[in-house]
Amino acid sequence: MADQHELRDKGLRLTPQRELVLQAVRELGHATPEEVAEKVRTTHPGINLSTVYRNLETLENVGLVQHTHLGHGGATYHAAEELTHLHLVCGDCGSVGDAPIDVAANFVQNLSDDYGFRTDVTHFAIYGTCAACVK
Amino acid sequence: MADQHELRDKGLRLTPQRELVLQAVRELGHATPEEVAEKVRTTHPGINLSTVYRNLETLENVGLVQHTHLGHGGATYHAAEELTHLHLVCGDCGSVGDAPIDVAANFVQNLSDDYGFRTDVTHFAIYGTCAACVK
DNA sequence: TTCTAAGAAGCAAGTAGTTCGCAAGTAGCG
DNA sequence: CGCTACTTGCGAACTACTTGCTTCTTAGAA
Repeated sequence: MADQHELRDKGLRLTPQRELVLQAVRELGHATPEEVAEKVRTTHPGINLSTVYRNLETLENVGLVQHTHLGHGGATYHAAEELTHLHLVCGDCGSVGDAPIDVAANFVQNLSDDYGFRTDVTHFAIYGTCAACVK
Repeated sequence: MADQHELRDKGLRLTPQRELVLQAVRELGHATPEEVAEKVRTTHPGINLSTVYRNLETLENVGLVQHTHLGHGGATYHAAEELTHLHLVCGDCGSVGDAPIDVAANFVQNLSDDYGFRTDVTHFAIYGTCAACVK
């Protein structure tokens, strides 16, 4: 796996913790820092929570992961390459659905045309009521 | 002012604190619980933070105020009657701009048509880069 | 007007999530 | 191999809320 190059190329040191954090984010799809820590502990029990936080921040700075706000307090992290969908959070049942970015394309365009605002639709969840709960 | 009726009509008791919290939210436009508390303290110094939180929650339950997530941790409260715009948060400069709900109309329609998802666009901020920072 | 029960306020302690400071450890360059 | 800067671990500090409990107040009834 090219993780070594990936991290080194970004000017980061290659530490087991850092590799494991990145790997955990990729395997989990989306996860809170604590979920990442838990995952990492399966292979590296001693890892500290603050190490996880610091690495998530570092990895975010170099663009390998990104975080999204799903509400309920905690941020959720994703591998950058998976950030091709937005999140539909249901206020009733709390489920998180996905939708391709395309559905927001003309919304983004509107904001750009009318306000010069360049939107990152994936950063915040879209809140509402899911199909199941609407019934 | 008809605050008395407003609150009583919803089945709520009319307490000075409650009135002041509602008034503060209205005057501030959008504000965090702490900003509300600060505002209320200008006329009612002894008010407790937990009272503010409980009242915001109560007022939200009866539909007089609503909260929005602008990121950075804290929720922001609005008077319900002002919730006709969405929030454009700039990740660079941190400014919060407004845009009428209309710009999201067809986005909301898309989600409804394709996913049966009923969207509340005002609940989460829209994240991106504002016109000034794009330059 | 006075009584009283449900509700609300105040206070203090508790919790979750995240950050910080510092000493010890280690990757990577020469 | 050895040095230096970057990292880690760990505990304490912080921020943003939440909860439990006691006291006080509102609003309807007597």
